[in-house]
Amino acid sequence: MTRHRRDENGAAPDDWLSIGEVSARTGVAVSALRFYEELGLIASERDDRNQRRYPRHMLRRVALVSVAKRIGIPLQDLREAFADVPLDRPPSHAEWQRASRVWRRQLEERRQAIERLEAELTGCIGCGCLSMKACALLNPGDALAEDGAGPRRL
Amino acid sequence: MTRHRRDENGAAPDDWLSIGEVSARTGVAVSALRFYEELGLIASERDDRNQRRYPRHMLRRVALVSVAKRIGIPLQDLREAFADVPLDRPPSHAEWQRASRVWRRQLEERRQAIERLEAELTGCIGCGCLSMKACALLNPGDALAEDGAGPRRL
DNA sequence: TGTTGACCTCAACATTACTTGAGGTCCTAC
DNA sequence: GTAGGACCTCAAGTAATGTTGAGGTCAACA
Repeated sequence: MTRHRRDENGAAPDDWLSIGEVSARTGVAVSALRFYEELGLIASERDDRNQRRYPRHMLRRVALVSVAKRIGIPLQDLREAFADVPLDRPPSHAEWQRASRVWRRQLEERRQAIERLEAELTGCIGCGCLSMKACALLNPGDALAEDGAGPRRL
Repeated sequence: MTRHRRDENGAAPDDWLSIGEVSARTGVAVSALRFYEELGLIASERDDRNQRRYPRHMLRRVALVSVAKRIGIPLQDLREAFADVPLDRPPSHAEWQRASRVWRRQLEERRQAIERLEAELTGCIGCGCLSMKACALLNPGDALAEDGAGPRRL
C-alpha cells in the first residue's frame, strides 16, 4: 500500500518521518533501520517516491531496540518481546504494558546474573575462596546436585 | 618450553589438567578453550606429547571468562579486566582484588543500564509518557544538553 | 595388531548484527 | 542543465565468537 504524506485522518505531513529523520532523532544508523525492518522489528510505509515514512510511534520502538541492543539482548529475543505490540498503529497503553512485562522478566534475569557475579567478585575472589565446587556463580543452572563433582554446563 | 607432568617443585601429576579435564570441569568447550588461549585470555604449557596442561588456578580464570561472556562482556574488555592478573602463576590475593575492582566497575555500569531500562519500562511505557525528549534512558550519555531538540547518540 | 580415544594444527564455515559499495531515481539549488 | 543530497535495492564485506572438519600423532586396551 503506497501511502502519501497525508493520511486518511488528515494528519499533517510532519506526522510522518523520513528514514533520515528517524536516524537523527534516535541515533540509529540508516542502514541499521533498514536492517531492523528486514527483521520485522520495525515497519514503515512508503510515499509516492517509494521512500520509507515512519509514523511517530515508531520512534519509541526504535529507541527500545537500540537500548535493548546496548544491554545485550539479542534481536531475536526482541521479536518475542514485541510479539503483541502492533506495528501498523500506535500501540495502546495496555499493549505496551503487556510487552513491558516480557521485557521486565528478561531484564530481571540479566540484572540478577550481574548481581550474582558482583557478589561473587566481592566475596569469593575478594577472600580467595572461589572454590569451583559450591559456587553458585559457576553453576548458573542452580540445579546441578547431580552425581559427580565439579561444575557443569557453564 | 616443553614441560612434563612433574614440574620443578615436585608437584604431583594431578596438579596439571588436560584440556578435556578443564572443559569437563568448567563446561567450556574444548574448541572455545583453544580460542581463548589464542586471544591470550588463558594460557597453558605443553607436556612431552605437545598436549596442553593447565595449572589448577587456570580453572578460576576460565570460569570468569565464561561467566563474563554469559553476561555479555566482550572478550576484548576481558583482556583489560585481566591485565594485571598473571597467567604464569597463581595470582595473589592482592592481584585478584585489583582485578575484581575493574570487574565491579564494568558490572556496575551494566547493571545500572539495565536498571534504567527497567525503570523506564515501569514508568515511561507503563504510563505512556515515553517522550523521546527528556528521557534519560534514551539519552544514555546523560550529557546532551547541547543545542537542538531530540535525543542523540543512542 | 589394530582400533579407539584424546589430543594436535590449520582452514573453512556459521551466526549475529550490521556497514559499505555499486548502480539507480528524484527533487532542489545554482 | 547539472550537481548535490536523500533516498532506493541488492550484494558483498566485516567483526566477534566460536564450531566443524580434514588429516595426523600417540598410548592404551582387547
